[in-house]
Amino acid sequence: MALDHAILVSLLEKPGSGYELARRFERSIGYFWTATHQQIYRVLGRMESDGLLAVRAVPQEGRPDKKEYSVTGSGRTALADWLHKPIEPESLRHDLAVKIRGAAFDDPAALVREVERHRQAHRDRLEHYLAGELRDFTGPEAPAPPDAGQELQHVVLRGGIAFERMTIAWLDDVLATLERLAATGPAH
Amino acid sequence: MALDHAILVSLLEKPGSGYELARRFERSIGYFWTATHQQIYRVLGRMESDGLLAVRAVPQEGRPDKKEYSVTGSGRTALADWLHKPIEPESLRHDLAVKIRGAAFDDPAALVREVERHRQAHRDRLEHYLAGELRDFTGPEAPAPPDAGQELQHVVLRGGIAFERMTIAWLDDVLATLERLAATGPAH
DNA sequence: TCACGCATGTAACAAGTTACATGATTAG
DNA sequence: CTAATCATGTAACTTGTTACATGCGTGA
Repeated sequence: MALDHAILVSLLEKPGSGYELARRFERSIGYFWTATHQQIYRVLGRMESDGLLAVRAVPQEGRPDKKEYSVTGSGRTALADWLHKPIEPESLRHDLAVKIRGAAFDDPAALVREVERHRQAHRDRLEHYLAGELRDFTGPEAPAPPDAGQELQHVVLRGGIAFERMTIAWLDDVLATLERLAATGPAH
Repeated sequence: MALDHAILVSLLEKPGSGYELARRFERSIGYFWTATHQQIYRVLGRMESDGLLAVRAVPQEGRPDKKEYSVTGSGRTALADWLHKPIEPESLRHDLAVKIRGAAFDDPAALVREVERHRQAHRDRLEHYLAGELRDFTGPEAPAPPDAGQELQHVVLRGGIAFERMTIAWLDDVLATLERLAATGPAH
């Protein structure tokens, strides 16, 4: 359901092809929603046949044509309808937490490397977000004054940054806990 | 995939029926994984026919029998295999963030109530988690000293608490941003 | 009597993942 | 020549959601 709306928002921000959308879902929009190109093409096709999107073939030099999608009036209405309808607050869904609780029935120490790997991945993502924030919002190249769209994109990015910082701190807590368990009560 | 493993962990912590599992997925396990009873019954059936779980009919007074599931040796092995295999770090998937970016194409002020509602839901969840922490881990009723399983459950709960606190702080940031936009540049 | 909690499920559908498949251009 | 990037898709499968369906006991 929300993939449709994420696509509408992204195409309102800037029209583009399925391929371009897939790449946006690896960065900006991907801060809070992920989707693969297979999923995107499928949904684009459906939304176009439902009249929410319009397509335009854009010829390119030396490259295959791309289909540039843009939002129709009816697409804009569909987005507005959704925006005015309340949604359920999110819950976490965290595989690693399942592993951590599962470690009680295995060797907790064996999980240290996995947790460290995740910590590093979140560190990398944080760096990436901070670089994007500097580039687009807080650096000298950033547009001043920002418009409403940019303010809103920025506050969403700050959410991503806060999430990564929180996760890194929590993983430090997890590592400390695992080390404490290894020191005081080694598994069988 | 991970629902299977979450069920294995939960049944290792304590055997139980599909109904009981569904309720655990609304509390403890639900801190980091959600599932409805329909999903759980379907997966329990599959796991049992795969030999990962064993069933035992438990007659009850005045109530329909319940099927108590427990983990078999082969289920334990399946869990251990998964624990030793690396998994991908999670990404956020946040509908509300889609709405916030979408507000640029609608009225940002109209989103204030929705964000406040989410903030309240996260406040409630935080209170609930903190009460659980006091009851099970830090209060006078808590077992001392805790065993490895309890330490691990506690660190996962601390993750849930950190997530809720971070989310509440971020939603405050979102509200401040929305109010700033309403004050300085009202949407047409 | 009516709602709620306990207890179990089926069916239909929507969403997400993984594997397969093609074909051009460009940079090394 | 090889790998990467651009560009688009199909097919099969697994997960997750929503709606429907049943039936007993207990407390208001």
